[in-house]
Amino acid sequence: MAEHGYHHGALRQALLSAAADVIGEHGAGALSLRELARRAGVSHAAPQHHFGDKAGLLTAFAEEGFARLADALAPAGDDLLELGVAYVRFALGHPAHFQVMFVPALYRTGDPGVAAARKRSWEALTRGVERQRGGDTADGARKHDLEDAVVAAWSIAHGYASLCLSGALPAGAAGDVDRAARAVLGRLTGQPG
Amino acid sequence: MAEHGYHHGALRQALLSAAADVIGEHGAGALSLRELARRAGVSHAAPQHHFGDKAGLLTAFAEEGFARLADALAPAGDDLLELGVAYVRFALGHPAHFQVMFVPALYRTGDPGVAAARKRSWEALTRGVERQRGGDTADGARKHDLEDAVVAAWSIAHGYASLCLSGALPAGAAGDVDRAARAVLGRLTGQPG
DNA sequence: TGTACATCAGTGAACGCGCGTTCACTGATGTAC
DNA sequence: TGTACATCAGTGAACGCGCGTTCACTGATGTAC
Repeated sequence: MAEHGYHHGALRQALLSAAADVIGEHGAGALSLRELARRAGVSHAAPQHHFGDKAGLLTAFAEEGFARLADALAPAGDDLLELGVAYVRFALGHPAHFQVMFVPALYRTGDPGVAAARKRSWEALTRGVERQRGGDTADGARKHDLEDAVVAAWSIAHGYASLCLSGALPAGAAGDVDRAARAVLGRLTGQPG
Repeated sequence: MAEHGYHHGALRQALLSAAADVIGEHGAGALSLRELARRAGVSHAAPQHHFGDKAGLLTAFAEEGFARLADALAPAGDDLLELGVAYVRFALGHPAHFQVMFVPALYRTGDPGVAAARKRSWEALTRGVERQRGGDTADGARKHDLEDAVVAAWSIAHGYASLCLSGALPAGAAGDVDRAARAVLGRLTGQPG
């Protein structure tokens, strides 16, 4: 672990990490490649080498976000309430990623890596709803119904996370995130808060 | 209605309207006072006269958003499902406002006008939940419960709207917004989709 | 009806700044023989 | 073990640009008398 020779060694990851800091502090609009280079202690042209341009960096950042979200959802298995709680926990724990992931104007949403990671997340969510409803998806009408249920579950978790992050909620989830999230999400699944 | 003399006549409103266009097209990050001036056909220093600075403009923009949201919720009375549908309809109909309103970093959230308009919106939402639950708010535990219910309702409407706007949902609410919103929101209120 | 004056709304030139991007380059690393 | 060469990672100077903000200004409007 040489102390910063000519080669940084892990610049790509350092830049992504710096991006999380900057976006978390000042929002995605304030992000600049030069600032990231400064934080990584590297010349301002270095980021181009790894990401090509700004959109390239944010694309990699979004992909990282979706991948981490999928990882965060995995332990919840197919328990819908736990999936929701994990979703909220991810959003509050990775506000910068969460913020970028859902603003398509910021990055190349069609990027294969992004698409794959996003699909992984969606499938984790869907699995939970399917299990809760008995796994019956044969009938067309029920399938429609299933999709609505997935969207509803996703909506309430996504909305609660968004409102927390925007500071719109009076109390906020300052103290116990999991408990607060459970109380709200439980209204949808019918489980006790 | 003289055709643009030295005095524009309604520049303030024209700038806010241009802001809605720009933000809707390219996101809040792409907003610049100079671009707004250009669109309003006015010198680039003119916006300063009305808003002081960029944050001033966005503060006025957010206030306008909250005011319109409160207005949009009013006709729904205290029917929770209808409130949710109105909320979603507002978000999809005013994507730029909706986007700015919930990104505190963009404007002065403590501004009195903003605070008042935001309070009007919140109260409209709360009224619906109170009515649905019988208006009993005396008991402390129930009051807590009520707040959770308001947050849950707000979350699902907010989340569904956000996901629609971000293009994250497969089908999207392309066709019939109201019907799609009802199908999702109905899962929470227990009313038929 | 007319004149003087104050206020308001918008002008246009100028400033300094940080940005993204390009480019020829150089230091470091790895591989072939 | 040593040398030559290719590739990779980061440098630093330079470019042109759009931005926010300031400033003294001027045209238009309204009010007092």
